Amino acid sequence: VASTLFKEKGYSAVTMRDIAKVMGIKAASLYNHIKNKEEILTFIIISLAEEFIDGLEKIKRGNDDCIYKLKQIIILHVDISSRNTNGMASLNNDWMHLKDQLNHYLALRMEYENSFRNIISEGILKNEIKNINPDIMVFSILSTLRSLYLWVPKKDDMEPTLLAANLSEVLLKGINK
Amino acid sequence: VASTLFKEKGYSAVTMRDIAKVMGIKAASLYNHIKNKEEILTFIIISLAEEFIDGLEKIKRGNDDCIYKLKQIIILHVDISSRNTNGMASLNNDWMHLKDQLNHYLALRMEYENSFRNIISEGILKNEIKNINPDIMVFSILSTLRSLYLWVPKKDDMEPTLLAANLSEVLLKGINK
DNA sequence: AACGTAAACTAACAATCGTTAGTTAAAATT
DNA sequence: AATTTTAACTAACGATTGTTAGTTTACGTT
Repeated sequence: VASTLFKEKGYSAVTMRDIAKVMGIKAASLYNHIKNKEEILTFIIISLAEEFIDGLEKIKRGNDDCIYKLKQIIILHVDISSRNTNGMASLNNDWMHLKDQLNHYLALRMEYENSFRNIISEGILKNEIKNINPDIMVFSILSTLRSLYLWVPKKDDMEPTLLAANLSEVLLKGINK
Repeated sequence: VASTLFKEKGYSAVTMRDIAKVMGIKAASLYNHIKNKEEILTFIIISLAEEFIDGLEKIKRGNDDCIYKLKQIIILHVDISSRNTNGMASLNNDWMHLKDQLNHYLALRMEYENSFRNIISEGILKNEIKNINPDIMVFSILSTLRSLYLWVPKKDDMEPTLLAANLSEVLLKGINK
């Protein structure tokens, strides 16, 4: 319930009373289950961040070429985003309201982006990928993948497998005929 | 000042006292200049949204091929985002907190996305663009362009012209060699 | 020099915020 | 059947929220 409301209005605009009302209980009752509001946000964000880290770790270990690794990353994002459209909103937009775990989150994010960039850079060295500033390619692809949570719910008739395939085509080979 | 803080913490988490403190005045003094908090957000968002609409309108009127129009759209986003990195955060993340002008904003956004999709669809018909679901291409490109506000400040040494050129290459022709 | 206005100030308001304390009813365990 | 635990409740707290009222200060215009 919390992640649904966080997606609609953002963490700061959602009150404990809002969450409780949707659940059909009083706000005070929430504290039988959680320590405080921040704990809800922390759980949503950190568990998703770790899911991404774990997924990327497996992809890195594989002995595949870089283009194939990127395709697997795209599948990873489509998969996690499809199963967590609400939580992904907090991961993208509300991480700055973390307190205890803010540094942990920032470390995970930096680790993820560095691994992503390394795959691109390796692809350039191996002549699989164009020799353009890797930061631009990381930014471009990751921006699209990070926005999936907004888009997947509007296309829930589209199979995740097909979406990932189409996205791979567009992101890796472009739209120009 | 407001848009800077809105970018850092989001509209809801920024108080009138926060804004006033950075300005070196008291919160009550703000009301000599503005009607209320919402008016600040409305101004930031609507003026930016209209700048995008106007820019796209000019591009549509041109008698160019679709690929060239898309390149102009990329330049438009790089330009506006570079000059308004703070305001773009509100446009992307805080529009749901509009009240009076919420419907106006939603209408502008739908108009923009429809025009964007029409350019893509026309490109498919003219055989300039691959025959893939246009929604996916619109989503993919627009997601990257909408995230520029996060990325441009980190690369303020990079010239907007060069950034737009590199982005065009990546978004239109892909990264695969 | 007198006046009018723009823009700051202090003080306070009603509403709402996250959260705690203490209590009660139901459910699970002994 | 007795007891412990889980999870709801009411009531309230201190802090903070956006905003208003009334006042003071500085400055440009007459």
